[in-house]
Amino acid sequence: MIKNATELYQYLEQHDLLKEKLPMWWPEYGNFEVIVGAILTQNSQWTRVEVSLQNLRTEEVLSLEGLCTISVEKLQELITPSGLFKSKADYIQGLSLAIRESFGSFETFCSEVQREWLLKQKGVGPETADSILCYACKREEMVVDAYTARLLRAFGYEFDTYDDLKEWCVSDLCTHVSEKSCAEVYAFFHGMIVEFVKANSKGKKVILEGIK
DNA sequence: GGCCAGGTGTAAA
DNA sequence: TTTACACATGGC
Repeated sequence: MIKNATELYQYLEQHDLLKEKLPMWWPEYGNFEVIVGAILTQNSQWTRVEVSLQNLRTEEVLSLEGLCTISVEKLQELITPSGLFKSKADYIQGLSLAIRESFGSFETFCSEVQREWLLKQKGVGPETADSILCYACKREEMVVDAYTARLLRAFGYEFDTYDDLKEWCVSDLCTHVSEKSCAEVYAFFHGMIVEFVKANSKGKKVILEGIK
């Protein structure tokens, strides 16, 4: 039985889930592109997000300045493959403009932004905010999601809110896993959870072997 | 053909 | 304060 986040981390670590995805699970770790990907992936599959990101790259607008100045109609067209494109186009451009307005550059944004600021931006909820902080800004911020909830449900845990789930995942982890920085531990942990659940699911059920 | 995907905003009860 | 629904595409 898994008693805490450290045990879950160590259990997942045995599976070498991310060895094909180093140095870090999220593509373009530490890059501005992560912000765009974090919004595009909302209720969408990552393979679809990659198509949209490639469209943006081809048009040379996958940058803070590019996304501030592109027409919203053109932006919608380029991100159509990821679904929910009207909302997401507004979110992406709105957030880009807000970053430019409040911080001036992606680098300043990364070093100064607070979670509360992100949560005030339209289209940025707790998961998107944490994804940006963790994978774009390399902060010590754990991301939890539907996969995390499903995995822990398979181990018998239920949580009412995003923050409750996150608190369980964070509580004891950083002090017990020391070969990486805390920021990397959180980033790695979330990545392992997603890859494990993807690889061990039948429908919405997570299949556990050798442990329960 | 229906369900689902690395959620969030909005409007009713 | 909680619940229900819309947003939209493509894979399975």
